[in-house]
Amino acid sequence: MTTLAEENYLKAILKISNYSLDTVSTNAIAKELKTKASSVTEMIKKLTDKKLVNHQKYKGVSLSKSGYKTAIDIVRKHRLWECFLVSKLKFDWDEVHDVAEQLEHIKSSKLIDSLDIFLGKPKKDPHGEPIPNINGQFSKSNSLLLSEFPYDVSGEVIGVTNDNPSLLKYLDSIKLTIGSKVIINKKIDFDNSFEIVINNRQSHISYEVAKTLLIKKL
Amino acid sequence: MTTLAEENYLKAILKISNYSLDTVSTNAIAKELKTKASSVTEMIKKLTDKKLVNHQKYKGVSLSKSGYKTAIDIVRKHRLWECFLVSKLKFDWDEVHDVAEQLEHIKSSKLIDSLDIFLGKPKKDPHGEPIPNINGQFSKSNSLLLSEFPYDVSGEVIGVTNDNPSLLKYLDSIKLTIGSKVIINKKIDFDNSFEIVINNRQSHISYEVAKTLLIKKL
DNA sequence: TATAAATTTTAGGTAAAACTAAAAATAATT
DNA sequence: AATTATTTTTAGTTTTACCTAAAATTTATA
Repeated sequence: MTTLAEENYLKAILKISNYSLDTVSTNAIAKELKTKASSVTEMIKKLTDKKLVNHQKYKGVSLSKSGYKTAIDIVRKHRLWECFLVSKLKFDWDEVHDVAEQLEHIKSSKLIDSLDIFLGKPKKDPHGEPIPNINGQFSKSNSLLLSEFPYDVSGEVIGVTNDNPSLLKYLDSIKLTIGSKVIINKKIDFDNSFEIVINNRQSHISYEVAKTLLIKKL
Repeated sequence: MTTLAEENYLKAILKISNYSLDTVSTNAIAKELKTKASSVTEMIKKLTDKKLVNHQKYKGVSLSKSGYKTAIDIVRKHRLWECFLVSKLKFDWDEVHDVAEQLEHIKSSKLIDSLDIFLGKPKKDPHGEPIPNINGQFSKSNSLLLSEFPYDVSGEVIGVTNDNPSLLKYLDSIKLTIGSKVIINKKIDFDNSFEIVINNRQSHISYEVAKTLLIKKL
């Protein structure tokens, strides 16, 4: 049985590895979970003991087969609950994340499979992300909102989900346009804004703006 | 903000006090939560610091006004989720408890109030228990299933929810009939059965039987 | 390639929530 | 009322998941 903390680590590794079995660094996990590298090292030990990840000292971690399945199941739960909140409880699509973050840890396969059927086995969540099926299979998405993008991963702007002229003029002025290369360095908790690198130049954008940008991992 | 452990203590106190502000004993809480009296004492300290309970050394605890509201809100969540599981996800009424036990700790007032509306503001859960409304008000129930009854509390049998003749013959044989006085001493985890006192005589019944009996608190 | 910089790990500590064992207070019984 | 029994609290440990500071390793740079 996995603990809440363990599940959050598995989820972070899955996200940073771009939903693969690729190796990720201790530091990247620490940044993603807003914790310290030393804490990550300790948790990695526990996950290694449970055979959920593979790890060689100083060389980074990768998900094992069972760690991958566990992480995908959490993503499945997260996205199905988001669907429920939007389609049944009339939440706006930008209000669902924090609640789904809690609901994704509820342990009951009967619950999630019944919910899946109740919702009509949706293929995408309210943000357009694919929902893994009961066997963990899903169509790879090639885009994420910048506001949901992992830390320290190179991405390319592939779209803007809002055509407000003042927004587009602003994006132009900071050279954040289709094809730009972006990396998130840091999130400022106070206002949810982001420190980012746009084509190798340090910059800063608000949460509202980050939410409108579709990014493809490079 | 209350932790999961704190919420479970508040819920236990509410249950033992029969949904009142009455004082309950450290030992009763320990038994209800299957923990040790010393653990209870420590947690009571934390709850006292947070002004969720009132406590005088060696004299028992009672819920404060805010502790009572917090506990009632958890009951509201528990019962609404049970309704959801049965009416929307087609769970049987005896499959819902463990999942609702997890869901009741999800923190989002928007979530629970939307769920309430989605379900049509039900007044009773699948077991017939009243559901507190958004202000914490509810019609007092005067019965509980013996299987849900708190430990070490005197109750009186007021009904049997199953008229299987072999069951009724059996109940007669162990003198467990309408009007009998019962107290639960212990639950045996292995088979969920109960050690109980029937009219001051020690006895033992299975979970299946305990589930059929409606008990009124004395 | 030697040195500096960055990353990762180890070592030692803290807080929450449980535990056991023993002490203190209250309740029950002779 | 004195003794015994029960209940409750205190004191000292354990586990999980975090922390800081320092050591070890790897990567980058001069």
